[in-house]
Amino acid sequence: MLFSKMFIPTMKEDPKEAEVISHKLMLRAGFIRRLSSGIYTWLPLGLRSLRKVEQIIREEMNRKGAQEILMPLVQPKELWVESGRWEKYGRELLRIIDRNDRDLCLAPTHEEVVTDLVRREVRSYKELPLTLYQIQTKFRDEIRPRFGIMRGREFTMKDAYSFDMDESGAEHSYLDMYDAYMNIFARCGFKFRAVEADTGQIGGSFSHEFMVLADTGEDVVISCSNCGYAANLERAEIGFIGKEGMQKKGQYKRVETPGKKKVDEVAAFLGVTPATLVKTLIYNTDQGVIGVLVRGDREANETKIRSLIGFDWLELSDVETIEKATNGPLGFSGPIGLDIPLYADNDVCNMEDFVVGGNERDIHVKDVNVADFSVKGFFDLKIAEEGDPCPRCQNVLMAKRGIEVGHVFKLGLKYSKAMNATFLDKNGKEQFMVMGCYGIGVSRTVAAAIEQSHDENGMILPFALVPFEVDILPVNIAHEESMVLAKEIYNNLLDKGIDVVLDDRDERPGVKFKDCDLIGIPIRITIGERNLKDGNVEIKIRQEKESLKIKKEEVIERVLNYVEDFKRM
RNA sequence: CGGGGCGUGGCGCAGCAUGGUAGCGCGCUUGCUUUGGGAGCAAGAAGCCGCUGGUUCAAAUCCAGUCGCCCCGACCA
Repeated sequence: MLFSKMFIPTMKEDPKEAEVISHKLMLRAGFIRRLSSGIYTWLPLGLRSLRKVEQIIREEMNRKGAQEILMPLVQPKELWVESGRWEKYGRELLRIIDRNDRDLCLAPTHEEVVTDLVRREVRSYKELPLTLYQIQTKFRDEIRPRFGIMRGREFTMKDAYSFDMDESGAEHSYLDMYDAYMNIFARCGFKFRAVEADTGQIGGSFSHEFMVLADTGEDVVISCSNCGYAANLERAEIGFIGKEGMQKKGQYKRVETPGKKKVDEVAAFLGVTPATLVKTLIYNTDQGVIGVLVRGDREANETKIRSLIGFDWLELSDVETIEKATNGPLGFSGPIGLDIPLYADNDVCNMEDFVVGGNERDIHVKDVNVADFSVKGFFDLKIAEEGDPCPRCQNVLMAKRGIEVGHVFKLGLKYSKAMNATFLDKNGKEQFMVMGCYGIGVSRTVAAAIEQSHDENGMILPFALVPFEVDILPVNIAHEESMVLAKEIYNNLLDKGIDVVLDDRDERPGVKFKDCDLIGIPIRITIGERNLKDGNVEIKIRQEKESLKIKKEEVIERVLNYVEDFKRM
């Protein structure tokens, strides 16, 4: 391509609308333009990157035997009523009405349509397993679109759905997709982790999120450097070694703590550290009011409480409930003498002579020990932090920020039951299909790549995703010899199948250098009058500081070598 | 939806407390000079000051409403 003929509107200054780096750079480098909140047009450069991601995905999905289809964006209400999601999905589902007053919606996902398709067409176990996928536009009327492409309302997603005749088949399909995802993100050149994710109501261990590691990520990934354990923060377990028999009892003393409610206030007032306190959190749950005990310097993890103890829902209690349950005001709750079920975090089991609330205004109790009250048991109930022990190997856990670009999930019978997707097994017996769904945020993947890799001059996209691999930059297009050579190299590289752009614009060299860096073209060939006198051109790699002067005859070979190196990384 | 902020040539902003001529930088057009890291000189084009209503002799500026966008929280690829 000739740069002068391409639509690449770059910007020197940061646009006001952008906050995060990927958003700024995508606007500045001419990858995207905003049409409306959370809705973007992809310009030629951005689209080239997007297509590269799509292509990698297609290849890896096809390799696993998944088959590409394309389902409608506009869908009838009836299917969504059938799955129960017309009601449940909430405002995020954009509903529209056609000229005949029929209710429709813009698809945020395609479980309904794909399940409907398969239940109509697949009757026999002989046609299973089946995995279908598509790369398509989704619309989710997000509460708050932000960060440009990262959380748009309209976005490109690859979604795949597997249908199996039984659990073990479904697990096999799941592992295939997991494997495909590992390949896809590795090929994209990411530093990433597959982490165990919360499975919500469905339960089980069959949900993984694929997180691109980046300091600006919205999610936190907890991982072990030793054994490979990795989990989303909301699910991350913590290793624990309990001490033996703490038998102290009855030595506690009530102390006045006037007006001190918060852990820090109480600790400071009593001259101890927050870690010597145990806080008592009162929750409303579907099984009544409960108390959760957590060491003063740590936070309770509601997701873990929910799943470990088996509540359908829980939320922190309001003031009235606390007063009724503890006979004391907010801020002074404690386990001693409470007759609601108490669940303690593991930490508490190892603590000695700690401080708790007195269930009475301005009173706390110190020198308390575990034997002074009774709990349902000790569990892993707190939010993991860097430095905590790994649940698998007791090594130290690390916390990193990540961007979720993919999610694999075993659905089980959820949709096949709701929508009656059945087949006849070998014995002629009707069975529900066992399903799985697997998503990749394709457009987000491009943004994540930039977020993970950039510098003060612009993008440094992974080689597999770059819009162009080589930029040929003649310093002065009026210099005939430069241009002749530039075109020769250009045509030569094109013939070799390299994505090459020739910056033939009549601009000052500085402008062309800056644009090349901003877009992050990995290999730059600079052709200048001075070097050319000695038969030399210059070659520079985007992420390296120094450039290399080489004989013009060697350019093609050098470029091809670099490309090979990049592809191997 | 709750909280905060912003709408002025294509982009980034000033002007607004105290109403009266719409301004700066970048970009754009033309010419000349320049040609290794966002050039210099000269001449130009381009704005319904988000929109609607009000106050006033007079509104970018004051008042009311409205629309849009961005940021912080609850949701998610």
